[in-house]
Amino acid sequence: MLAEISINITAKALQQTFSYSIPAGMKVRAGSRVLVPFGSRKEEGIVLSIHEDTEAATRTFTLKPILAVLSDQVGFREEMIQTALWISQYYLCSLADALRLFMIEKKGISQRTCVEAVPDAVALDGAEALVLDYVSRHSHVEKKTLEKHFAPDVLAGLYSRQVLRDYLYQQNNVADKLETWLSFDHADTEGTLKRSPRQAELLQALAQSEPQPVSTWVQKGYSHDLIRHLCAHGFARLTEKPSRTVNFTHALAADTPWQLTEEQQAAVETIQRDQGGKTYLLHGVTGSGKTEIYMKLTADVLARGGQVLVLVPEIALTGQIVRCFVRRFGNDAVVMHSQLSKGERRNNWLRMANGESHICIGARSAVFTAFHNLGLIIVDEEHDSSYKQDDVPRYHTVEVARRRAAYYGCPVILGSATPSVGDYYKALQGEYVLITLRERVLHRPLPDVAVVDMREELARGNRNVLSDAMVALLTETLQKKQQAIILLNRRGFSTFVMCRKCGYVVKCNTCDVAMVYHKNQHRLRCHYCDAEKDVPLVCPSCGSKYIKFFGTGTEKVEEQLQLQFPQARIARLDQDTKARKNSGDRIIEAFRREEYDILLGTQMVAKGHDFANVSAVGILSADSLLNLPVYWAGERTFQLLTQAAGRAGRGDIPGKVVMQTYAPEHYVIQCAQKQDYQAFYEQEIAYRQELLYPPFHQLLKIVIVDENEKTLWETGNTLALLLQTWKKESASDTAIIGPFVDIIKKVRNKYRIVLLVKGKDLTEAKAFIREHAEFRRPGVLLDVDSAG
DNA sequence: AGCACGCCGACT
DNA sequence: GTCGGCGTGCTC
Repeated sequence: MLAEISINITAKALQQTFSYSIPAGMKVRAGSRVLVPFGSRKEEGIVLSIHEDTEAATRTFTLKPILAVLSDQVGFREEMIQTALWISQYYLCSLADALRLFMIEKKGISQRTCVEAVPDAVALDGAEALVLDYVSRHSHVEKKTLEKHFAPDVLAGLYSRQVLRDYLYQQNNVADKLETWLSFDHADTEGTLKRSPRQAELLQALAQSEPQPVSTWVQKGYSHDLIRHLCAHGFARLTEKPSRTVNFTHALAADTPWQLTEEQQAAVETIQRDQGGKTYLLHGVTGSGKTEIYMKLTADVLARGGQVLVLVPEIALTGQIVRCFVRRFGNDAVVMHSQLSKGERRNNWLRMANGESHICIGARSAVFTAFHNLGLIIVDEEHDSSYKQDDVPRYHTVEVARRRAAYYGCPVILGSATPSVGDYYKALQGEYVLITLRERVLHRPLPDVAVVDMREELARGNRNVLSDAMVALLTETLQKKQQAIILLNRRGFSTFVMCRKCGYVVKCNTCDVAMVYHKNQHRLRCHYCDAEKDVPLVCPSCGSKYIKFFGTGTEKVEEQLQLQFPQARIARLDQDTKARKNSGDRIIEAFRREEYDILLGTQMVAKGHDFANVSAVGILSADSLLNLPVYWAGERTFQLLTQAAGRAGRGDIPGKVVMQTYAPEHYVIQCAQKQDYQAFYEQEIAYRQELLYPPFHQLLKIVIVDENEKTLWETGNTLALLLQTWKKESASDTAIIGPFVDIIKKVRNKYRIVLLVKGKDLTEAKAFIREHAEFRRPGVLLDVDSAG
């Protein structure tokens, strides 16, 4: 039998699988992670399938055997291999890249240069003897560690006399963790242990209990030596077993399920009747109780012994939904978050793979967990942009989830107050089942949203970032001892530095973007490559001293607020404070405990959190995203505004929102003001249809990056020509647009151009791209279903 | 991706 | 002579 193997190396050029023979007696199955000889080296391979050798007669190469199986516990199920194959086809990435998504370690082996002593090595002096002693007492001594411990001249002497030599060691990163168990064999009928009372006592205890790991007996005070003696007599036996996993998640104080409303009950029943695994789009305004529906259905699946995957946006991992699930199902759930160590992640992965835990909660990457018996996938806030991975492979979590659910025949629930336009369209077309929740729990009213036209504000002479209405709302909120959230989509203090005399704008040295002034460190920073610069005192271009700060970021607003409301306690949450204070959780939690009055920040303040005492939300620049030259600008803005407004009035107090904008007549702003998804959707879908944007046409974005502007355009034109020729020959109605300069011309010293492929069905275009090596050149990035 | 192989220029 | 620059092509 032969094994068809994908080599786990991230080479774009290597789009091929390899056959290996399976040595007799080696336990290899489809999905195994194995060590194979590959050219002159050894690499990790993933067994895709096992098949008869039918081509022995015509083979032009000699088969090599698999060297070893790296792990019995960690590997791939058939379903995972099929999903990885689909990902590599659909998203135009290498199979190895797709397979790696399912791995916690990414590489099953790491190569390291180690040192060994030749047999019968002789040391010339004491220093050499120390080295040889060290090498003989440790296994696989790395060359680097040896160089750290010993003098270079001593080592050089040993090398030159060929007493020490290098070898390449493949360290197994996925080796099965084993544990030694102690079990009873037979009783001491002849009184051998008369003079060993402790051994007799242990044997007695063993006879009366189920087998247990040695470690538990050691904890009870029996030494390793004692246990070894008992086994030496043959009364007990030691056996190696795979290590047990532990559950890190513990249920908090139990809570009782809510009584479902009629509407919620109907939604639950619709999904309970699912046959064959459909996708359900659960559209419910904020506060309509989607979480209760998730939990009811989860409880159903658990009762049947199935598993549930709950996906939440990155930012919401410490949020309300996760807390609700842990409170109700804690000891049966694992939470996959970014703070976990590799070991904890592996532990949780194994618990799901073996069916020891039944709920997995996590962000985007949790969609690649192994399952035992998957019964339901829930994707909360399904519209969230963090579900689309923005580096290779650029998969979309919802698509992967649907793919995996299809193998298990289980339903997928996509929940959102502001569904993505594409998904809502699919629901209306009947591809998904649409379930709408119209009521808010306890009939809490939607917040009252006021739109402020900043042009009028300016005409009245208010040049402040905060409109009069915003100041009034904040004053009122602070007076009532309630809390406010303020959203501004720009961090830093000023967004650019410009010379008033000649118009020169300070740009990053390696990127084509204006640098942002950060007042805290009094430095200019590039938000694309994090480069820093001093603030120039005079204009670097014309020497004038009229070089000033323009634009407003969160830092400046923080300062303004503090000036205007000196008594208010203000917290700022953006990427800068998030990194500095060891993740934003602490800020969020402090705000929840009402240690702050105002929470000011970028879009991360708008998502997922539920604060009972927040009655006011201020949106400082509602149209900042709207002007981006991308088809989804309107959708993203509507979602952000609606989500932000939804933060107001979650408790018993009614919410008030002030939205500042320069485009109050824009349909996105108007619909967001009325919290009217339906009206927004109708306008947005009409616009998409007219301009043939998704979901009517698919979009494939090819980004080309190169340090050299000339070769960059050469590559771009070559690829465009290839596609144009293909289009002509295949008579496809696919549009090839570009190449044109990217929104940002240069990032980290690399110029960027874009080539767009747009068409009703890109299956054939993608097949063409897959077959041509030109599209696999370094610097060519393929983004399928691009969100940019 | 790595690594061997190979074909040219510089130099103990 | 031969050491080493990196272009090319192969890996079951």
